[in-house]
Amino acid sequence: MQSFRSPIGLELSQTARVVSRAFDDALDQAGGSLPVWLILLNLKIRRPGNQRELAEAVGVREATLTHHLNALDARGLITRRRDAVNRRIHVVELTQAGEEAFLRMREAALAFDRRLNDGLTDADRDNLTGLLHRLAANVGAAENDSPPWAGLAEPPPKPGRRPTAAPGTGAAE
Amino acid sequence: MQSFRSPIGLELSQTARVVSRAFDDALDQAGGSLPVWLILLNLKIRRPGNQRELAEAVGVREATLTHHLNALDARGLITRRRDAVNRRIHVVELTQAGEEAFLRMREAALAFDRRLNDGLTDADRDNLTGLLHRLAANVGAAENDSPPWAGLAEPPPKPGRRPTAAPGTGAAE
DNA sequence: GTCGAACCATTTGACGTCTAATCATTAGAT
DNA sequence: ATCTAATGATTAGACGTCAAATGGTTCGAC
Repeated sequence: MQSFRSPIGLELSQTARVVSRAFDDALDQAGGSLPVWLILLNLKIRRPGNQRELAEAVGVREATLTHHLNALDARGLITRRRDAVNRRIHVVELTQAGEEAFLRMREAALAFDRRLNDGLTDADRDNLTGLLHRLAANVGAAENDSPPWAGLAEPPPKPGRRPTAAPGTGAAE
Repeated sequence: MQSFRSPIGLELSQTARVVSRAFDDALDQAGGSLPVWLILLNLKIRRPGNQRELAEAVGVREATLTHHLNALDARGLITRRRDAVNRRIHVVELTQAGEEAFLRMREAALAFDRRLNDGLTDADRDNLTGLLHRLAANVGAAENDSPPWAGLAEPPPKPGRRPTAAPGTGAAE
């Protein structure tokens, strides 16, 4: 029962910026950032058929994705080659260095997610998610129906993947 | 009770982006954007002593504020002049055109806030605000203690201000 | 076969944001 | 008085993002 409320959109914006900046700081130690982490993650767990799918999964436009892929290519973390059967498609793949960078970033992302969730119950999370979805729906957003956040967990050294965990940790922009 | 949860930081980020874009679209019709609206709003209701205060209230750095002030100056919505007693300070003031732009943007912002809050109770809003603050606290954010969102309401033609309402409508970045 | 439409990716040009460096002014110390 | 430090604002350079235009490639109709 607070008499004066800040506009909820502003609260959302400010919180998202603060959390996003903290996430970028955390990933910076591992040589990454939010979009870079999401690119590597999506290359690893799903197998995007083309860059359009990858861009959508990451949440950026194709032009922006190309930008990041150029940088990742220059750093030697990915390779791009034309698909033999459909030469319009650029097949993006992680290099060995890319795999290693992915593992480092996963550590940082998981640690951040634990920190962010400190003191929150499952009910709190469901509650928050529900409210956020209602806001998105109120401004006419199409629900992103693809939740590929499964099948990836802690084991960094061996690629033995266990079924359940919370891997893709993200932050706001 | 959903078995697979997207990381809460990612949910926050995506919702904030969607809502923010919708807000910018809404304000674009009135010739504005989120930072421009916040600048005019803060010039109108508080009386920032210097640009540092104004930048902090808007949520951008001083350099970014200068950027926007240049644009607003070029559009004839504000004026800047040196304070006579402390010539380091640029006194920023709304022109007549600036006042009119402020009123147009306020209409758009209030309409957006109504749309965003559709179907939400006061309890929902308090609930959401509380959860957002907990997330911000978990990543070590300093609570922004200045809530100047009061004393500004619907009456666009006459400056007779009523005590209670929700004026400053914001969105995410 | 050829040609137009659709598709995939990149390039171009713009904007908003940030950090770091710079310029001007004021305050404080001596 | 002068000098140094602090303060207020701007500029310079960089990055991430987007929309629109461009270059190749494939598909389908004819």
